[in-house]
Amino acid sequence: MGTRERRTRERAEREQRILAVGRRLLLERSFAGLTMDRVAEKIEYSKGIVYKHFTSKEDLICGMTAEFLAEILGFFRRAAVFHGSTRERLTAIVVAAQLHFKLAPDQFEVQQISTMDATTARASAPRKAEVERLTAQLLEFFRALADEAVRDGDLTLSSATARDTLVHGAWCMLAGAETLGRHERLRRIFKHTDLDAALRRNLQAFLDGHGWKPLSRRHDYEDTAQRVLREVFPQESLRAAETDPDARQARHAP
Amino acid sequence: MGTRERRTRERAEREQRILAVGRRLLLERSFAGLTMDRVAEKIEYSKGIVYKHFTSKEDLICGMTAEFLAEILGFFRRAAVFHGSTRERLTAIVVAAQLHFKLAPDQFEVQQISTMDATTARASAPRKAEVERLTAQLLEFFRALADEAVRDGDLTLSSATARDTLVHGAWCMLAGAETLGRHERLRRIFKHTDLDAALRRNLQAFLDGHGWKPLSRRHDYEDTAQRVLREVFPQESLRAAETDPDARQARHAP
DNA sequence: ACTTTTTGTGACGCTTCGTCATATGATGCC
DNA sequence: GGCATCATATGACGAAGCGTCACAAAAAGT
Repeated sequence: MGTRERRTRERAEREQRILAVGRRLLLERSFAGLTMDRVAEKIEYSKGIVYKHFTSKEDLICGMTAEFLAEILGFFRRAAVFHGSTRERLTAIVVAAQLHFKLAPDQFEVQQISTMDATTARASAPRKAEVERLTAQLLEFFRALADEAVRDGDLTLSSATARDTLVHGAWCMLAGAETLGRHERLRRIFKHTDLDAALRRNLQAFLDGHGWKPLSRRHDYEDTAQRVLREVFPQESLRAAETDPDARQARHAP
Repeated sequence: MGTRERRTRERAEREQRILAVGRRLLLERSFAGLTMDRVAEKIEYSKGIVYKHFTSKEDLICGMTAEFLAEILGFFRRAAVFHGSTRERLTAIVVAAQLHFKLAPDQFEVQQISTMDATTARASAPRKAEVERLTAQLLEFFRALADEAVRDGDLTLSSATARDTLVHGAWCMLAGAETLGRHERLRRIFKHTDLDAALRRNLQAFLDGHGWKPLSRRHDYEDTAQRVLREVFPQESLRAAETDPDARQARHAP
């Protein structure tokens, strides 16, 4: 009989609910407000059950991170089918990441917390492995595109490790801008700058510097970015625009 | 009589000791091991006194952040007197930041924690203001160099905001690489890459992309970086090399 | 109907934060 | 010196969260 399957399915569903509740708590009441007791209360089970799923609070955070990464991976997959040069497709991926960050504002804090060594240290091994696997998969998109660009002759690298140098740079810039660069303090200092547009512009400059063709003087990648939003993520980009009203504000001097 | 002055001086000294103890605890026992009771014990005062200096644990973290930023600022000031083009001086500043990160491994975690909104929210207003002031001062170095480059004709910007776009990009890349990019997980994924050299290389590519002259094809900025280490930070770079032995390992395939 | 296994509970011990009533000592005034 | 006043310092205490575990309830098996 299918009892066994039903059991595991119910278990998986409960795990999803825990993650969802955790996410909501984090968004509404911030890190300090996310407590295991509260999670237990919201899912209408006792605390012991929560601990059956996640061995510690850090493990839960880790689980939330994995969920986010999986979502981003989904966005990447959709962005990857965009037609165009390797560099256009790289742009599409970056736009996808940006979009996901905007749609999931809670991700900001989760990412922040989960990159702390102290957090990672207390998470369970399998969960940590999953996060690492997903991260590697995300980076694989960058690597594959770079390799393809080299094959096409659009990119020339000085040695085998230079590909990872490039990938690392792109990742740092993207992740750095979305986490550190989004912090309230920094935002105040850069209050006259549209940080989303800045990131895209800077990444293009970075790619130009590495000589990834066609260079941005030959192609309007901001146009590509807008096309990706319209063609690949029509609903999502609408939703993002609604959520974040000041993204609509023109930033020109009055 | 100088009683009053002695008092304030002793108070300031004690605050320094609290910060130093906090730093040591964080390094040795990581974030969870940093408790206010432990700090009190180590400075040989009661907990109430610690709370007279720092209104909360987060406030202490914030204070430690300010201390780090002040140190980096000192490094920047020293690096800024390096003779050369604006781009060489920018390189010098980046090298200074890299060096400081290497010399103060505890900074990694502090930075990480203090960029969380939850942390900032619980810190005292004056301390937060100081951190923001110092951050702005650090960024001012970048802005000033960019402005000077524009005046010299070494850099051409499309509009007034583009300068801050560039500065933001450089900052994200630097800070992103030193915090996110240093995480154990990422390091494993990029295990064959020298991340320090990668950051320097990527930043130069970024500057090339923005057309900051002289371009890296015209000048060996890795050489500039090494010169800065030798000429401006001779002792510090030696100390960094000792502390971090695997920085010496050549990363070429065997 | 009775045993075994799985699933679920929440009181409990422990740790930490941050406070506050109280103690201790310094300073000023007569 | 004796007394009042203020600053400085203490650590016991309440509150809150984490994670555990002995026990309870329910389900599966026989």
